[in-house]
Amino acid sequence: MSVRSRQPSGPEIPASEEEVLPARGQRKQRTRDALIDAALQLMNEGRSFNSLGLREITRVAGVVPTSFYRHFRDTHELGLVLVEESALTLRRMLREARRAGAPVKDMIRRSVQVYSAFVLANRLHFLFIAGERTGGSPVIRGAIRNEVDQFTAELTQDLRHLAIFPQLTPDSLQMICGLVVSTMLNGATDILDLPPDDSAQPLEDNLVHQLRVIFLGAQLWRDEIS
Amino acid sequence: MSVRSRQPSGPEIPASEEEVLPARGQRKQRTRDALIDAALQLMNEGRSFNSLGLREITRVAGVVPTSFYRHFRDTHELGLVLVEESALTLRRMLREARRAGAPVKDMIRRSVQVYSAFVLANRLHFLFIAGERTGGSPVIRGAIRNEVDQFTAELTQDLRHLAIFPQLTPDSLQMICGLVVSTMLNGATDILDLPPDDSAQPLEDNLVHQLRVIFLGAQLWRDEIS
DNA sequence: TGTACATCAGTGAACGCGCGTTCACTGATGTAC
DNA sequence: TGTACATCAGTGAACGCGCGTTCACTGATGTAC
Repeated sequence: MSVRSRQPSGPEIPASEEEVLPARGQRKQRTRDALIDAALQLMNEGRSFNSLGLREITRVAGVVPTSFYRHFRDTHELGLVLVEESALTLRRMLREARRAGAPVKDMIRRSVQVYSAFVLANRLHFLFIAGERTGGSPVIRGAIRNEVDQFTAELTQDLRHLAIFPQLTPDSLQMICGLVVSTMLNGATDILDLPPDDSAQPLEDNLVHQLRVIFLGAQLWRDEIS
Repeated sequence: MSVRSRQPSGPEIPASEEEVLPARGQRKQRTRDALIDAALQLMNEGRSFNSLGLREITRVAGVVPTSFYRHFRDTHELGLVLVEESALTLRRMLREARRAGAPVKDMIRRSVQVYSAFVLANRLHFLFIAGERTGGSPVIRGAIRNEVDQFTAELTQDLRHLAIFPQLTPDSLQMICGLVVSTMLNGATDILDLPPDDSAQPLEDNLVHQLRVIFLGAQLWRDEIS
């Protein structure tokens, strides 16, 4: 379930994915995961990453404060790891969407449904990205921006290969994908802010409509009018 | 220059706007302003509001920590005042845009230019809104969301009266205005993140293009396809 | 107008607390022979 | 296989520090008479 069950590159023949690390390494990894999860957990309670304390994180993780330093130089470094990890989730989403293929008919609605489910299933990572994308410390914000830009570039490539907007120049397609991505991230924020028992349906509908407007506009776009 | 030079409602005949308050009230107001400015100033250095300390704010404001309590119950309350104040700036922008009239030709480009200048001239308020809109504490985030929703509703009214999209239902127009507003707030974040000497021109161009795509799509939008 | 009193914005000392970080340690796990 | 040593994740005490908040105060400003 966690992206963190992956093993570091090494010369061993990977066995059951739990046996790959020596016992000590395994337990270290588990503590490290506990620290990362503790930070995400605290953010899930409405806190911003910036405001988390080292002692607070270790307390939730169930280890002694000094133990933190065996894994990260400081909380800032943990933040950058969270960026990487969340970016992996983004890329995973794109990969799955790619695998699902492109039934052009009703593509937007299907994509939004998949997206909404993905956001909810990976709540903590999206909470982190959506929350720190604008509010976090400059360095973390910059790191997130890089990842989102990369994500946008990948989406642009995908859309180019699908040839849905054959008349668009690469630059225009990129501009439009930027609009799509920021609209979807905005939608993620809204979905995550929902009270637990509310249906996401109205928000999904709204997101579908907004994306349809964008795609309608993109079909009409001609670069000479820019 | 500051929105805070306004006076409280009272029975007095307003004089030069500085004479309205008795001397003591004037000085209290000035300290209050200094506290608010100190918080904004600290955020301008890359901090998120959440992470600001009471003592830190009073230090920058040049008063003793305990003085803070003469003006706000806690930093949280100051945050809500900042929301109000920033919302006033948003409304002021809309009012000025309205006053400037609507030369339909090249309306988007002109609006973006005005907007960009407004963002830079009110850097601190936009920094606050853009940064805390997603990253802040739940209460402040909710307050900002309310103000932005209200702003969107006003923009919707304006666009309805301009009758640019006569075929759109009120709901559809609102949906599109939501898209426009979130795109513009995203643009504000980008503009504010620019290194001091960079030109905002490329970002303005990008924003113009994105809004054109949206408006193109809005012109094609028919509600039966929703 | 002058005087005596009330108001209250800002002061400064003091408090208890949790913070991040250091350090020497322990003891289970890993390695060499 | 067995033994002796090395590694190192996690521990626990200790530190100095800045935090938010309380309290009694001061002295300029405002008000009543």
